[in-house]
Amino acid sequence: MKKELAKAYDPKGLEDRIYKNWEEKKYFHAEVDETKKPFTVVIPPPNVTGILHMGHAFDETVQDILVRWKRMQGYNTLWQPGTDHASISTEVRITNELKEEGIDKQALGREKFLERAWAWKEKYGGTIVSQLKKLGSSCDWERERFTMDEGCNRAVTEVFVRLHEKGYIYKGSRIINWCPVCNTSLSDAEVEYEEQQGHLWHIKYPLIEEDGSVSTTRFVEFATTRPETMLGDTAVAVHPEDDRYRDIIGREVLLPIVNRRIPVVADTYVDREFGTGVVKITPAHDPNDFEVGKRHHLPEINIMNDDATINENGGKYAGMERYACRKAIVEELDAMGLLVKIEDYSHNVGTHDRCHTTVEPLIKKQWFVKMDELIKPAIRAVKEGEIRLVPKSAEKRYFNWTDNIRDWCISRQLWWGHRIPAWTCADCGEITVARTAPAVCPKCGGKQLAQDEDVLDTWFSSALWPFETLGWPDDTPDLKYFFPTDVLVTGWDIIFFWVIRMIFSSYEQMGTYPFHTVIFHGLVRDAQGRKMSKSLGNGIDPLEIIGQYGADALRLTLVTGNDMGSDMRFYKERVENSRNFANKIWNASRFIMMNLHEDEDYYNTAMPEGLEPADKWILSRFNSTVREVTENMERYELGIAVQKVYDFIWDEFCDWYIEMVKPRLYGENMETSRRAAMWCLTTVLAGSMKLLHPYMPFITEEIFCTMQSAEESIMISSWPVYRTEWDFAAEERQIEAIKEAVRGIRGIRTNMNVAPSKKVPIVIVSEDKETLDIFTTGRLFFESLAGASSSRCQSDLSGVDENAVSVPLAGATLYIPLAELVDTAAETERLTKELKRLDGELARSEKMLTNEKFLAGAKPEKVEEEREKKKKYEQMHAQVEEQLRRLSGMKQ
RNA sequence: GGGAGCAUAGCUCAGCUGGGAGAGCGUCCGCCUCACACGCGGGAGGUCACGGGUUCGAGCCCCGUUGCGCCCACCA
Repeated sequence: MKKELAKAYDPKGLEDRIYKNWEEKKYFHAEVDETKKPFTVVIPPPNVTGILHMGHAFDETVQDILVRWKRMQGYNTLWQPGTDHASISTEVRITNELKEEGIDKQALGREKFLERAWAWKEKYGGTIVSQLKKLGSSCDWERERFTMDEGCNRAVTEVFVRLHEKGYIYKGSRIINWCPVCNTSLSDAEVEYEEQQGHLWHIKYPLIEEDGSVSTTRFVEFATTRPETMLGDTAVAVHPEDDRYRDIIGREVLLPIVNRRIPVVADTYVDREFGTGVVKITPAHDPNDFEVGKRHHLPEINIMNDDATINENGGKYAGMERYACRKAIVEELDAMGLLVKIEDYSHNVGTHDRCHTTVEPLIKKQWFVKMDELIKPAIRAVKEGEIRLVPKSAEKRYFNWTDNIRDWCISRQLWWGHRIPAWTCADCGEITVARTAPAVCPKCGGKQLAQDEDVLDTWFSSALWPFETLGWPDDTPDLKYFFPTDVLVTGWDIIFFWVIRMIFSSYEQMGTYPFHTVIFHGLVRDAQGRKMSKSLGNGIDPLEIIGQYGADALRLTLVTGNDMGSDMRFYKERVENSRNFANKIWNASRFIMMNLHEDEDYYNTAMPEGLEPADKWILSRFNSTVREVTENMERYELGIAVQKVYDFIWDEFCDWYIEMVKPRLYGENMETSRRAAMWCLTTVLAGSMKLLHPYMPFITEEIFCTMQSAEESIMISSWPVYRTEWDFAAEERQIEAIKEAVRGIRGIRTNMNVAPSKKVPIVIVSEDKETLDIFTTGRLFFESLAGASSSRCQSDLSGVDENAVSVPLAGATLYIPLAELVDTAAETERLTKELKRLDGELARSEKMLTNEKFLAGAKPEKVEEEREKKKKYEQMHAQVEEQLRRLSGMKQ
């Protein structure tokens, strides 16, 4: 039965059909199998309510490439999928949805809210998963997990309790970042600094005289960007060695409006150079001031409610919104004559990375994870190379963070998430941390126990992802076999949120690191290099691209033309090129299959007799490609690897080999030759499809399965390996020489404006027997590829038209009798230019070869190579000179 | 303020350990050559940011300058 591909490449339908088949055949599913080595990757779980964006598409593509490649290499691969509950962002979206319905979250209550959230998760949670499938992701969907499912819940509780037992988790009062809109605390990593235009208000407080009266003449002046916080001032500070203020240290100033007397303290935190060298100290509303306050035992006066309105400590400003209060206070100070001036000032303001609300530093009781001990193994892992970061430059960022680690604030004042397993006794106030709700207070026996209202930071559960998804805290066979995982692929943006936390969590709980390699990739940007964002509306929907060009084209685009570590610009023209490539291989395959006779199937058959030089050349080139692609993939240089396949298929296989072989497919009485060519065509095509499969899984599957019947899927076929018996160096040189001659003839034809349909006779002259032999074997190619009507190879100029145009080749000269068409002046110019180029090359070669240091220092093969080059240049130089002589002869 | 990085063809970018400057897109010329016009063939276009240095030899190594974004910290 003759096999055929559809007439035109159309990814629509084809991709869905193939994916469905893969799923049905359970190729993605992995089971423990002690006879095979595992290769495990865990997906960075996308937000459960998210929709697929280019960042995901890139991330998943890279993972899928690695997983598919390893699977073909014979590993028992598991790509563990799942989604993240994404505490804050999910809660914000549900709250907004409620708001639109006129429902207040607080009025609804926790229980109803969570019901709603779960319903939401059920409704939208599948979207991202189905979108990942469109990309071709070979995840083991049977193992899909969710960071808030029952197993993850147990894991989270277990880890919390264990860390608490070891004293790593504590509840403490600290200045934390507070989002007044989301109404929750934030970790440092969730705060994003934005440059904002603001003002610097210069204010003065009157000094208290020795006799206790308020001075009307002496003031301390300072500047602030947040005047409203003065309500909570409990000191002003100066530098201890600042001569300007030495005399007032220890005295008091009057805090206006509030009329509180507050001390002048000396602290080295103050920068003498900045402003007046005086700082107001508000311990409850600034992290630095908090530290100063601790050192000087200053009271901490909290003046703000959780929604950033002023509380009762603000006196008459109580109830006012923070910015309204700022305005009012400035006006009042101005009226009192205490406002010195207002300057424009641009400074960085901390904002919540989810909602971009300006965060308010507040003192709060929160749960923290003590980091100083936990982080040590995470530092060691990278330092000692047990975990390799790709690219290596990621290490700097990594250590920058680990070296300046601060305790991790893990409590969030939200409802959607893992509730903190801590209970407070209503009678004695004792806090009990336990795996299950205690019946009575272990301290006083009280029966009134209330669970902590807060939930944990989303990243607390994702930090356990590599082992909780494999069954931990149970000691499952999966965990034993698939853990530790191998490679983690993720963007730069979550190196601190997630990667480091997985590393120390895994080491602490499992005693081993969660993976041996982390691959960081850049951001996908728009054509102008801007971040894709909803507000700019410049995002490109991967699904739209898939619909238009196919997932294969999208995947190829994402990994080509950029190294992975850096950001990339994404635009449709690049996808079009990928689609064109898909179309190219589709048509090349179609051509090959068209030429297969009934029941002909060369797949995995022994090399037949009668391979010609071109056949050996393409096999040899394919062989090199296999080696180069594999080497680059081992280095995770996916872009370089696939570029090699691309170049090989398009340039060498399609544009040269297929064209070279065509006459042998149609010719009479050359069955042996035809079969040899067909064997090479199918062998190289099948091999190339394998090399390409991790990158373009769908089209390669379709071609592979249509062409041969021995194997049911390319997914589970074996990765090509380099074979020494396919290494044909001599044939490679031979075909390269012929290609050069073909290009030479074509060039002359174009230059001379010879009609493409016009055939011309050619003669190749060389005194070297070996060279002549090479070109003799190329005679047919000159006819089929360069429009030669006939070709002769000979050792002298006998019978060569005096006025023929000539082309210099390596060790030979090619003559075309086109004298009547020659534009002598133009040809002279061309040859003179060529002569000049050769002069330059010769000079360089000469210089190197007479250089003793080069001869002594360089590798022997380099020197030999240079000698060969010089020889070639000398020959060509002589030929061009000869041509010029002939040309000048023609003129006369 | 600290750190790491980037500056290569009109545009977007490759170029691994130093030894003849590349791709895609665009552009120009010629082709509907029986797999493919989503194609084929042939061109044009670069003092590899600037200035020094090391080297027989530097886009690649070292120092400095300029320009551009990034990460971290954050000064009231």
